[in-house]
Amino acid sequence: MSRASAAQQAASTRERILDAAVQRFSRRSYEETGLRDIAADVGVDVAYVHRCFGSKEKLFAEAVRVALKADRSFPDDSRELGRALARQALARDGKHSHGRTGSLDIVIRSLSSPQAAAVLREFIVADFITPLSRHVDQPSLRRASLIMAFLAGLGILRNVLDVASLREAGGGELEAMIACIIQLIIAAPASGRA
Amino acid sequence: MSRASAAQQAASTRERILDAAVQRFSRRSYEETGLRDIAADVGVDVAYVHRCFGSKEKLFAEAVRVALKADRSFPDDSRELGRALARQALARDGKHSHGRTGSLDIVIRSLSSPQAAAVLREFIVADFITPLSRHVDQPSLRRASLIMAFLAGLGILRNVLDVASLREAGGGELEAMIACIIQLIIAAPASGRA
DNA sequence: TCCGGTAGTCAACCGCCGTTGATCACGGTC
DNA sequence: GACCGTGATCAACGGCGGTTGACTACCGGA
Repeated sequence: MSRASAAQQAASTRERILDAAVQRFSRRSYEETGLRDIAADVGVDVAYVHRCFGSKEKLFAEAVRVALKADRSFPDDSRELGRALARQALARDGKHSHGRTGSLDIVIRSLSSPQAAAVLREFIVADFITPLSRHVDQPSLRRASLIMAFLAGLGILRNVLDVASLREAGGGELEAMIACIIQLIIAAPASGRA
Repeated sequence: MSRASAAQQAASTRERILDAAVQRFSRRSYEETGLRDIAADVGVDVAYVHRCFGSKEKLFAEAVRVALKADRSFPDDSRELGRALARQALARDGKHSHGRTGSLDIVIRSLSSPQAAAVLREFIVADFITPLSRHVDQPSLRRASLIMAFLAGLGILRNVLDVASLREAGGGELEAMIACIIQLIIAAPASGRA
């Protein structure tokens, strides 16, 4: 194996491990997910997984980063923000059983672990709340955090608890309502006076 | 020890174990919480905890039931709903270190377990969303679910992820803002048009 | 043909945790 | 005082899971 192709091979395997990790961590909690499971998915020994990423925690951190890399573009016009975020939040229903999981699933599944929580906080604040805060009127971390809270709760009630009344019945009514609420949060008076 | 007082003693110990379990499960996930920890809190042997409740899983189930027993009352005037819910949502800061945890914490911590998720959905829908839906204008399960989603997400970002910008800085500004947003959700047009 | 480096494996370690069965301590009963 | 039911303990088992270090297989280069 040439030097180049060896490195290429290693990179490829590493990526496949990372993919498997994202899938696993998205469906089960941090503690429930074993390195042996991930290794088995790829057809590799456990030790190699560990060797590649240093520790389970580091693998998890990287998996979170990868999983959340996809969708994070906010429209320039803040009046469109609600609709864009609502669409992102609901965009995972069709292929729920056999396809990729939603990018927020991994966040939701791994809330339980304090180590995971720390990683998640850093990431959510740095890569979601902060950028988002620059797209709302009256730029405010708190306002962005409240929007994030709404989206996170939505994801949990829908994807984890599977609450019936939050299933989209078709016609986009739910999406429209969510979009509307986000716009309301964006515009809510900072003083709290309604 | 008389038969009666022996039984009384056993019941008391059992209750203390249950209390400790609620506290533990509220702060850490199901997997992270060890029977040994709970036993140590009460000053009892691990084996006795197991003996009392049959298994860790059964203890957890009972702990969830106990933790969620706290009765929830909503104000009659729907204009006060936002403020009341906001107060409940934030009402656990002062005694964060040594006091009781919020009743929803155990819900949040145990989201990862699929068995727990089913129990939780039943409870949340029956004991929170449905009653709440009767207190909003234009009674609607969906609207109540969206409020619940906001509160759940808020709990997670605050209590689990500990996002700084959602910490109350004093003066009740956060509470006021949350109350305001809930009122906005209550009044948000069903069509989604803003 | 031998060397060296690197992808990937193997086997074992170690600590944690739920679970189990034997056992103790003690107070009421006869 | 002997017996016994019961609250509570003790020590150990068995398995799981992350981690570790030695080892193999393979390939390009000298």
